[in-house]
Amino acid sequence: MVTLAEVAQHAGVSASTVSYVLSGKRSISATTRQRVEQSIRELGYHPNAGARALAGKRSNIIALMVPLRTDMYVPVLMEIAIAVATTARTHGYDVLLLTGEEGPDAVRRVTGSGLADAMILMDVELEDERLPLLRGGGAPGRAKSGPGDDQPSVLIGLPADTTGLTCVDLDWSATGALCVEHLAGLGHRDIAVIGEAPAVYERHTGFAERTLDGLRSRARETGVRVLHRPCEGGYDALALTLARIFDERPGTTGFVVQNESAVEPLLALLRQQGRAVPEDVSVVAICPDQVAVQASVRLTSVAIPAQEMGRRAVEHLVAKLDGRGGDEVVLLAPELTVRASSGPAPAAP
Amino acid sequence: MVTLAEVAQHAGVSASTVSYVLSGKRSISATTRQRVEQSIRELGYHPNAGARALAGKRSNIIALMVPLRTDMYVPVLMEIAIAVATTARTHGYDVLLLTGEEGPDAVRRVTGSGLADAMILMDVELEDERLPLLRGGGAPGRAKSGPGDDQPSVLIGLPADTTGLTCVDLDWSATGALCVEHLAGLGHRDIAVIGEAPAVYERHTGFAERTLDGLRSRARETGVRVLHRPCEGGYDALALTLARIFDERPGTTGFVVQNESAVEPLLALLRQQGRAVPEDVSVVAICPDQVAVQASVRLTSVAIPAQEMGRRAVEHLVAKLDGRGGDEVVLLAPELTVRASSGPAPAAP
DNA sequence: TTGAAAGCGCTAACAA
DNA sequence: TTGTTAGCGCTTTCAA
Repeated sequence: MVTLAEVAQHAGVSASTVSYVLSGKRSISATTRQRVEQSIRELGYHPNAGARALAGKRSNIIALMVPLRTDMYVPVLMEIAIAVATTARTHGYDVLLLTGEEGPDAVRRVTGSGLADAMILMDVELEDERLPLLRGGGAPGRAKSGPGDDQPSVLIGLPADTTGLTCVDLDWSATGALCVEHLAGLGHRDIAVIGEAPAVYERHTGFAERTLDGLRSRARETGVRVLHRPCEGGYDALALTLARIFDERPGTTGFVVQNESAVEPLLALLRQQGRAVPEDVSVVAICPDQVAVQASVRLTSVAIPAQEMGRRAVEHLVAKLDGRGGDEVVLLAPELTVRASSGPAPAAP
Repeated sequence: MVTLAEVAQHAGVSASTVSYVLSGKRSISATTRQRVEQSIRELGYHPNAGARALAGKRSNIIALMVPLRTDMYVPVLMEIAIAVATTARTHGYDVLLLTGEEGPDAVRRVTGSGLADAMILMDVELEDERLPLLRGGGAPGRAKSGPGDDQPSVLIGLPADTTGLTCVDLDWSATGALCVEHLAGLGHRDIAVIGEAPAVYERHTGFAERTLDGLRSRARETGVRVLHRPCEGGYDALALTLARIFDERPGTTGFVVQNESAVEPLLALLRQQGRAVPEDVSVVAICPDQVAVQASVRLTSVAIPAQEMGRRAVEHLVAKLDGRGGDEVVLLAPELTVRASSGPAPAAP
């Protein structure tokens, strides 16, 4: 293994000079810098991560906690994770992958050991046990144990109380509103919402409820009726749900789907029932663009900006670590893309 | 931050005693051990990762390289990654998430900096540029730079030349054979294989070709005809592929699908054409169980054992790090589960 | 613009 | 069974 001392000797300078060439924390004459860089290349030197962390008090590692079982669609999780990893690298950080399994202990372990300088949590629940450990000094009624004791962190998703936390998420409420707006604008008056599995709502995962809120309040404003039905994925579950919807509201002409595994079954069943999309019914999905594009009917959809979420999370975290920027809730504006699954409401019979 | 020295003082012992209590590398009297453990708990001590890595020459971190763009189905990747992370934790290791983006440089960086003790590579290509850096001493024509210089590693997937490498993978060839065997056993004589996108084959990613080999050789043995067609995912592409298949081999009664995004389109199109599954045609999929179960027809399938692959990879790596076990190719035996999509071939007209 | 030297917190000889 | 101590490789004062 090549050490800094060896590089220094090879270049005929002191160790500190090599260190400063690497960190850029003091000015170095062009000639020494070149000699040092030359030696680094020749010897194939890589600074030792442990020694760096020990002496520099920063590991240059960001911990990313991904949930084991989740309400999110797996490809979205993966895309976020990858965006986190690549963005982190552009800022000189590596990413440590933690699973939700360890729970709050993982937070303590990572914080206490200095393994990571900061952490990103995905799929936070409304009342998450890990949050007390992460809240900044702003939270009332909590004594800070000391400066530097709390781990800078960013959540992807919104808990119930965001005091003293930084969060990045899609603006789900605006997303819901946008879907209704689109359908209402096309003249639809009876809209059905096919949602996530009931368990998702019961667990009070924020995004599902927020979407619904947005959906309903815009529905009120536009004078549209909304019928919401949670739904497990798959054909059988959807067949039942769909039957109940048309039973209760035969005049339904618009669908909003927020459940990737219900998308294809919905299209298939509508087809089977002889309801043409978008002539008879319109469908708007809340899903990654890839799903919208690959469906049997190209779907009008609001995209889930996975990459953007990962990127923004890292950027906020890096800003915190650099002493810039503090707690903040970042809501990404939803964007609706019109494709082939939505059109004017059919004239009333 | 609590240090080992503080714990030692609090417990009234020396630093080394605390260290040995933690590592268990020498015998400690029950009473001192208890006092130390008590102090550790009271003070909330966590050993500093950097210092440990520096002094102990091991970071207790395993690097996991996941591909950016991949031929694998994303949920499978994710499942493997999570299995790697959880298994690693049970062995006292954390996982560093690297993306394929950096390529061989990431290997050098991690090796050189001592950031990780070992690495796991997913989705290796047949001729992968990272492999030369990972091959053990066994490879002829390559001088080892020195002992301990090569990173212990495990690949998930098989490259063309496995000399000096440890690999874990599903036995794709046996998987292909198993599919044919099942269909042949049911009396099918004309089988079509709907494969991955052409790009996958062109890139010579091992698994696709191996599956085909297994498929074909067993077909020869059982006197079955096999027609292979690569296929992009989605409805349009599949519609074309399917038309060409029935055009060329009107008597086709069995399908093997190795492409998650072709599964549902295939079922929909067959239905649309009035071909009943499994009465008129049988379908066997190579996909995760979840996909097989959630499809509109519960699919007879060979599972992709994602968790098992992740777990085994870590276990082999840990064995290597502990000086046990060397290079080895581990092929997991495929298992076929019969569900509702396969049945006896229809009597010839 | 550069060098010398004191740690960072831990592990592992070496001693007792 | 326990303590003492010399580093591990780097960062960062302090001095020149």
